[in-house]
Amino acid sequence: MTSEQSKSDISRARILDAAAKMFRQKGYAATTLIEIARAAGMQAGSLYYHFGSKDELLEEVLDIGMRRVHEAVEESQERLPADSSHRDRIRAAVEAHLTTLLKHDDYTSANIRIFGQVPEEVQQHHIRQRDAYAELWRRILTKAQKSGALRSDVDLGLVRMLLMGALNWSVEWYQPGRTSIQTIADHMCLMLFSGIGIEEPIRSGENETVA
Amino acid sequence: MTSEQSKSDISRARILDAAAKMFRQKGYAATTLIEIARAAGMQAGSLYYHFGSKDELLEEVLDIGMRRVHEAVEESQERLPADSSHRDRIRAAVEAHLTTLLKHDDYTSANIRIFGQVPEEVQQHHIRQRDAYAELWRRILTKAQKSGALRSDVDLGLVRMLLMGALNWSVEWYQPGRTSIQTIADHMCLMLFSGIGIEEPIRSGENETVA
DNA sequence: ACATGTTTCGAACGTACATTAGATTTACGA
DNA sequence: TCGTAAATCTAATGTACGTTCGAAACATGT
Repeated sequence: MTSEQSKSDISRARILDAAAKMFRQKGYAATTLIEIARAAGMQAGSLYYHFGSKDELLEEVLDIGMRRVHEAVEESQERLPADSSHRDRIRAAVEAHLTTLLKHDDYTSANIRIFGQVPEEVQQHHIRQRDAYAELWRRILTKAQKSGALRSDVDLGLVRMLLMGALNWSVEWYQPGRTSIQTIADHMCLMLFSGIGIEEPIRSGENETVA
Repeated sequence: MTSEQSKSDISRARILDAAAKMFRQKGYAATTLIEIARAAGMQAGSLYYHFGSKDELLEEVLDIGMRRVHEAVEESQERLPADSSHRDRIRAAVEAHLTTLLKHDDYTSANIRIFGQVPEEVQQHHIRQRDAYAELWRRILTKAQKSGALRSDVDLGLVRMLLMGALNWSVEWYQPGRTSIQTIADHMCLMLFSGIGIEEPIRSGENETVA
C-alpha cells in the first residue's frame, strides 16, 4: 500500500471501465461477467473480490455516469463570468452535457442508454440522483425565463424534456470525426433560441415574389 | 378457417403484442419467452409453432414498429392539401411520428428503445428499413429548405438528428394524461421554427432601450 | 527469508433459459 | 360422428451464466 493507488483500486477501475463500455454497447442483461472480466484482464470469479454482484457493479457504473454529467454541467455554470447572459449560461450547460456524453465517457452514455431497461429495484436507487440533475437544469431554465431571456408562454418542463432528448439521443448516432461536438451544440442552441424557420411568403394567391 | 382471422393469426398477434410490450419495458435480453408466452396465454414451447426463434420474433416486432411510424408519417404527408406550407408539412410529420410513438404502439417504441442493444446480426437486417425512414424525413426537410422555409445555413442532417432525438426520447418520459401529444408537438414545432429565445437587451453599457 | 494480508485463479454448483419433439387437445369439414 | 389438420401442451435437453469457495500466486513489512 505504498503507492497512491493500491492494486485493488487499479483493478476496480479497469473493471468499471470495461463494464461501462459493454453495458453501453450491448445493454445490461446481454452483457456477461465473463466478457467484462476478459476485457479487464481477469477471470469472472475474480470480479467478486471487488463487487458483490453484477447488480452492484451496474449500480456503480450508473452512479458514476450520472455524477460526471452533473458535475460537468455544474462546473460549467461556476466557470462563467457572473454577468453572463442567460443564453450563454444555457449554451455552456448544453456544451458540458454533450461533451461529457460524447467524449470518452462510457459511464454517462451507458447510464442514458440502459437506465430504462435496468431492474426496477436498481432504478429506484438512482431516482433521487436523476431528479437532482433535472433540478439543476430546471433552475438554469427557470432563471432564464424569469429574467425574460426565454418566452414566458412555454412549458419549461416540456422544453427541458425535448432538449434533453435531442442531446441524449446523440449517443445513438454520434460518430467521432464526422461532426464536431461544438457544431452539434451550436445547432442545438440555434434551434432552442431562434429556431431555424424563415417567414414564408403568403402563398394564398398567385402573387409570389420571385427571388 | 371460416373467419377472416384464423386462430393462428389471432395467437400470432397476441404473441407479437406481448413481445412488443415486454421488449419495450425490459429490453430484449431481459425478456424471457416464458413471460411472453404467459402474457399471450400459452406455454413457452407453443411459441415455436408461430415463430422459429426468439430472434425471429424480435425481428418481426422491430419490423412492424418501423413500418408503422413510416406509414404514419407518409400518410400524414399525403393527407395534406397540395398547397400546404412547408411548416404545415413538417408539423404534420412531427405529429404523426409522435402520435405513433406514444399512442398504444409498443412496436414502434420498442424498436426505438431496444434497437441499439439488439444482436448486431439483427440490426443489419433492419438498416435498410431505417435508412428508408430517414430518407423520408430528409426529403421533407430538404424541400422545405430549398424553397426557403428553413434557414439555408444549417446542417439539415444534424437538425434531423436533434429533432428525432427530441421526439424519440419522449418514450422515456411521456405519461398519458400529463401532457397531451398535441402540446408536445406544438412545443417541438415552436422550438424548431422560431425558438423560444427572446432578444435580451444589450447589457454592455447603460444605453438600454426600455420597452 | 519468513509471515501475513491481498488479489487472482480455477473448478464446481445451481439455476434459468431457449429450444426440441412427441403427446394431447382443439377446431372443423365430410 | 368421425377423421384430419391445426394448435397447444408437457417434459426433457443442453447450455450459458451468475455465483461460490478453497487453493494458488502475489505483494509487502519485518
